[in-house]
Amino acid sequence: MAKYREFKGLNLPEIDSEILDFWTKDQIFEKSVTSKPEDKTFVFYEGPPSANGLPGIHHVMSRTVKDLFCRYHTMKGFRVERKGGWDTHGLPIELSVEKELGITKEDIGTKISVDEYNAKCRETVMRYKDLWDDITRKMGYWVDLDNPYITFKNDYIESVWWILSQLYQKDLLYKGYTIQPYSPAAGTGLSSHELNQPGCYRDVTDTTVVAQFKTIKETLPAVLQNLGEVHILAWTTTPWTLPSNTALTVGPKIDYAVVKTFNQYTFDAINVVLAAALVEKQFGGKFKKVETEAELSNYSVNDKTIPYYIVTEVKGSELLGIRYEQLLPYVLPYQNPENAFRVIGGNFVTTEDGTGVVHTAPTFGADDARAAKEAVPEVPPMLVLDDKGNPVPLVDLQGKFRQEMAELGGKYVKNEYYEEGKAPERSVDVEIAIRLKEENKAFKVEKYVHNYPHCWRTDKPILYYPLDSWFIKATAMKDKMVELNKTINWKPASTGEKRFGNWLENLQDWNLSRSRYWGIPLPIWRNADSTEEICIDSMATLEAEIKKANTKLGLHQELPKDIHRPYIDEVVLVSSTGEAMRREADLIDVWFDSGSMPYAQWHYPFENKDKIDRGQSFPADFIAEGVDQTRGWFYTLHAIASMVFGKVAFKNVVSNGLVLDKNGVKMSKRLGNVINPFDTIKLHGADATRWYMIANAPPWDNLKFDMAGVEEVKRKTFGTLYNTYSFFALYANIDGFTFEEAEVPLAERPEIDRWIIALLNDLIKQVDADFADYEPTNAARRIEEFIDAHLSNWYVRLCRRRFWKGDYTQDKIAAYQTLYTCLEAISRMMAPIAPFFADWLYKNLNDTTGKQGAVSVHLADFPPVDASAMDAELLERMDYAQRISSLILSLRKKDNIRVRQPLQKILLPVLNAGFKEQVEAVKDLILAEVNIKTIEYITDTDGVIHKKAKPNFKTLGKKLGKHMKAAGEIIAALDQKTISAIERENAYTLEVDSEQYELNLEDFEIISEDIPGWTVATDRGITVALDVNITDELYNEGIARELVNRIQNIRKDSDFEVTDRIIVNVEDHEVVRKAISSFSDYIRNEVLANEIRLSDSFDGTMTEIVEGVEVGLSVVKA
RNA sequence: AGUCUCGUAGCUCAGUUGGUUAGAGCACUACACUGAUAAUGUAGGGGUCGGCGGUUCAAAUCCGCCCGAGACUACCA
Repeated sequence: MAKYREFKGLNLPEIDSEILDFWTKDQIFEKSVTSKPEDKTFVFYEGPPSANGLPGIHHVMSRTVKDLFCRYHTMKGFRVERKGGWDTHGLPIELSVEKELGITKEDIGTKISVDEYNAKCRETVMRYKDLWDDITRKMGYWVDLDNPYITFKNDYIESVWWILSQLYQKDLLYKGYTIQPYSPAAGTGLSSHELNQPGCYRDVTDTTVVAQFKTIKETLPAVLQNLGEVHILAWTTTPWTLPSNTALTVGPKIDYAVVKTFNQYTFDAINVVLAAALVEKQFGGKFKKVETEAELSNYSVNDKTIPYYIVTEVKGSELLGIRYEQLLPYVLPYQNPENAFRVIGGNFVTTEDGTGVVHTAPTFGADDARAAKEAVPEVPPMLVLDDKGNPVPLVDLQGKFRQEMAELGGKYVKNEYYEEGKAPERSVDVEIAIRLKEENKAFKVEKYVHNYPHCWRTDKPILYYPLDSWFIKATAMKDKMVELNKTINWKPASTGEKRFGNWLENLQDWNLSRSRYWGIPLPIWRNADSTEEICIDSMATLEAEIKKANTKLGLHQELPKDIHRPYIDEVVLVSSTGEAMRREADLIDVWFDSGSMPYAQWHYPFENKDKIDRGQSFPADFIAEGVDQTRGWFYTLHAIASMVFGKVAFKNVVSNGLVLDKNGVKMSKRLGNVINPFDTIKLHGADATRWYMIANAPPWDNLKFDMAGVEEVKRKTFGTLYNTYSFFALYANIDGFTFEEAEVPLAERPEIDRWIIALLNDLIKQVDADFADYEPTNAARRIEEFIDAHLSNWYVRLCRRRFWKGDYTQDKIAAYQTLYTCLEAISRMMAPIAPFFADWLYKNLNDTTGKQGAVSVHLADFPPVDASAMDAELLERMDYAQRISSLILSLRKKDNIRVRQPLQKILLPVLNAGFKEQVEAVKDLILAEVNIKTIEYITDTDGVIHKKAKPNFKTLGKKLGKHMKAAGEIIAALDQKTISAIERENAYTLEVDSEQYELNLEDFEIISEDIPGWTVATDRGITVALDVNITDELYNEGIARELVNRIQNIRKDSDFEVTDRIIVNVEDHEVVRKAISSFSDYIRNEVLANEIRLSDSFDGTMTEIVEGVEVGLSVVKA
């Protein structure tokens, strides 16, 4: 006969490896996909990790989230393909290669060739693939590791090119300037990643200037017309950018003051405009405020203080459109100079420091460039044409002023850029400051300490500099993206609505260019003067273009085998006029790689067209990654899908939080607080780790990872469930229960069976809804609660004797069936979160009974809800039973009466109709659980209940408003008669503060907290009183129970089989003699004794029965 | 600096559309229970619900400001 497996103890890691072998051998993962219908798919995208770094515990977190919803939907009958993937390009890989080889970017092309460098990157990028594959298997993450997409493969790149070409054709790709951090000393742009290296931001002392911009009178608003010359003040920490000034930006809502005073360098009378809030700050030191304009005329040049007078105030919005004379008129912008030198608005302007007016040089400031661009008409940046006719800023790539700058031409804009000892005494900042002072254009010149970024390689200050870049015109598609985002189900919702929504609202064009080596090359070729360009959309097109160029230019080029740099750079194409076209040297942003994965993973549109066009694999039903991907992968997926296909890329997205250490500190190697996922899983098992992560906090909250929590999960949830199974297996094996019998109809099973089955179905329904709603934490917590509080500590505890007592009757079969059903349903419900243990439990049950067709829980269906088994009243009365029992135990404790001592009765006040019937139905359970003989119900007609009325704040609050407080006191003081009357008539007239209110029963909560003369206990409307009188008979029965307990302990200690019959020898004693004579049958029955012998002679160990009574007791096998 | 998230017992977390005395588990103490138990029950200690102000009869809950932790974006005159 088939037996259930029995174990010595719970060993989760052992279960992991056993089940892992089973999955591999029987190809369970493959079957879980292929056994589902092809036309019912649940589409999942794997966000590709980089195998260049080691897997950490946070990867276990995000992958648990991914895995569990995929498993859940598999069990709901969907086909869930999970193609793995690897992110292989990008700066971190380049940096790690450079570190390893001990080189810098400057060495590329000299010490090492580009192809050697790229070969090294390609080699490095998969360095930890084996470790990743290992953790993937060990944590139970089901993903196809055999056919992953890899972003450096030609096929993948070809798809990316195709997507880019689609954007190109939609006119969403353009080349333009952007202001980027740039290191003139190193001759390279810097990424924000590089800028965030420690030590890059340093305090430096710079010469700062508050410059006076002279306005053109005709353009001033009326209030400023009759003052004479008016200057606007603007502050800068980089005076070298002043020649490039083309606008002044004010805050439209900011108040500006017009101040009459004298220039401290030229002593000229001036009118200046600055933010009202900053007047005192700017007019500190030698300035002194005066209250009348007349006082100004007293000023003479030799005075120690300079008077100033506030003439009036205007809003920033009134200043818009004012024109001013160019401050340092070396050159004019080559484009639309008539639109330069005017006041524009910007919401980034603050009154924290400076003058509340921002000197705007669009060529050297990102904010400046944006404000200038958004102004209508657009403010031109200060660009001039070089000798080739290309627009360039006034500072060249070495960081020197161009020759157009006359006396400043050829000088570095920062003294730090000169070679050691070559720097001039006066920096250009100082030279400019002096000139402005002389020309009545400087209001104030000061040294100022501020934080400024430095290049991490050259240690010199960086410039913000306009660099050529390719952009995707994402702003053109903003509305579409916003609209589509509203259809996406974000978990948590706030990430989608707020964080992602705000990001879309403030969308900038996507800067695609990266001046690097290891990445997807931009597939755009241009002729020398950029009048013609081509965007390649496939290998076939490239090959055709190569052939065309070969013919026209007489070359012998071939399609490169590897389309990375440097090979792709060597390809020369030909323009319509027969000119050579060369590739734009940039690579594309790696984020574009990963955002293209829905299509590129299938080599779309060159293969697998249906996957996208017919929606078999697009859009995704579900994706999940860390919340840090909001502006990363989530955005790039969304942007590309919106722009190229006009669709969302994903319908549901879970963004999980970070995994911190147990103190809430970010894990880092430096702090040594990193949790090693391999060690954790090896020690505690994958399931305990997964369960802990899911149950402890919702995935989107940060998780403070505490190993003690994993241990608790192991002990409490898995330990309890294991014990419940062990208990089942032990007795089912004895009785030979293999679920061969027909199911006992629910109606014929006892109350408690119907209860646990009703509760189980309730649980299934809720857990199913939780999973469907992407709320795994609720699901896990419900399952835990069921296993521990209900199944183990109520059902099994109360039913124990049904399993080991008596013959193999229908009641016993019902008990086995009920427990089996619960265990099996739990295994299926928990399978998404705890895939190993669930399968182990499922197989232990199903391999013996063969009830289910599926050999693995992961091939089985999620348990269906049996609506006919659900019963709200039943759940309510069992809740009563649990609470009443708990109250009785509490009363026993108060009087120090052991549970083994039977008591006669409890009193239970009946307050509402139906309560008595409900309790009657579970009466036997209560009485057995707390060892009481009877329940006596009392009603208020008995006159022993003391009722109390409490206000129902919810209903009364609305009616009474501010009289609530007074009413509460009145209601609490209502007497018995009045309360009875309210109950009888369902009406009461309350008079409070001389106002009358008609109330009904609903407005009160009537409870009975007291039964005069009895000790009572109360819990949420239920009150219990306990009769603590112990009669002789009750006493004897108590002794009998004590004897049973001692004998059972001896059996257990002697390692008797649970079925062994015994003979008991008890030393004679008055107390035990009485008990045995009255309860002999009971005792023998309980302990499986053929005989109980009382003898005067001492026999066996001395055993205390009750306090003060000690007798000799021995037990032998019959 | 901006945007967003979080802040409840020593620790991890619940806390419904605002409603009476803010809960659970872990840990600690005592007692009890156990023929499944690394389990469980009962009782106890432990809270200015981050702070201040506001709305309201009533605020952990709604609003404003501030403090702290974290993430992302940016780094600016």
